[in-house]
Amino acid sequence: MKLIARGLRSKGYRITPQRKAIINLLQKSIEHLTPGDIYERLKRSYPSIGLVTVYRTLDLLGKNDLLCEIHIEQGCRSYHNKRREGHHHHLICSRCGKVVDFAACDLEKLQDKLSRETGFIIEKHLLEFSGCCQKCQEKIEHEREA
Amino acid sequence: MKLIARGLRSKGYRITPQRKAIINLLQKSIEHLTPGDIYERLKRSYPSIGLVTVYRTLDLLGKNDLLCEIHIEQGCRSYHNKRREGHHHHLICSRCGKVVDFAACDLEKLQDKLSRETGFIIEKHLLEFSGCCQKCQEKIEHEREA
DNA sequence: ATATTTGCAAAAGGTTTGCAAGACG
DNA sequence: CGTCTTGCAAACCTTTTGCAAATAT
Repeated sequence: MKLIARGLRSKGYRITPQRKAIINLLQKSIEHLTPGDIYERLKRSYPSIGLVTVYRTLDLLGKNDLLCEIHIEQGCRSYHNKRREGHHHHLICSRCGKVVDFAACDLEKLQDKLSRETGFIIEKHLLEFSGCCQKCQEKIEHEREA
Repeated sequence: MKLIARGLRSKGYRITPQRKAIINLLQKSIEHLTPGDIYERLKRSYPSIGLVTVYRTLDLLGKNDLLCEIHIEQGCRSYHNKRREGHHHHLICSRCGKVVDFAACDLEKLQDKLSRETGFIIEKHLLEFSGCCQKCQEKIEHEREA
């Protein structure tokens, strides 16, 4: 709390009761929370808080690297042709959206270690690389020259 | 195309021009496409197609493991308190949402290999494990006994 | 004192559902 | 033919925006 508040203040943002409440809730939550979750929970003890404030606070904290974003399945809908059977992952160009498949991921050791240390039964993993593909690199180069 | 159509037919689903068009578009696309993208592109050559059909077809293909889902940043909003500075990842319980941080990811070798083979400049990666945490395993055990 | 922040209302997106008409097999 | 599938319209849910009032510093 102190740390995050300091982080905000140092960048000229104000510490409001709403922001404190949101930060406190995130601090004490074991689970990840959507904006709607946060709003619902805070309303119990803070009925006047607005959902819009929750959205704006999360954006602010996120942009200032003061919280973690979790990728949940719902809501991330983009699709690609399946070109390969079995286990594989994707490398995606963040500029043009090009998708390259790759199979090797070799996360078994890490997965076993995590499972042992946490007691989780691990069912799946999400692994994606993103960056800039060769064509887009060339385009950027040409744009710079022009 | 043939393969996917066969996959659908074998499960008793019908091959319609709309489904063909969606599958064809995905087949020839290098980039990943959202439902909206697909709708926009198909409308040019197939003005009567409906966005609802696109959604339903993608659901159908997805449930039958006939395409790949790509995780994009927008739309996956769930948040968690930042408990650790620097590079780390998350292990998430798909039942209760509990989040555990871990630091080791050791993907540099894989990343270098991919970069070399594809010409991509890789800027970041997304790695998440999910499964069932210890408490939820116990709950499931108790539910079974009851 | 004043620039930031809040909450409301409304707009804007994206996704889902009910239903009658149409089409695949 | 019968059943599955489509497209429309409307409902739904989530997220964003404009603006006046409230508030942190």
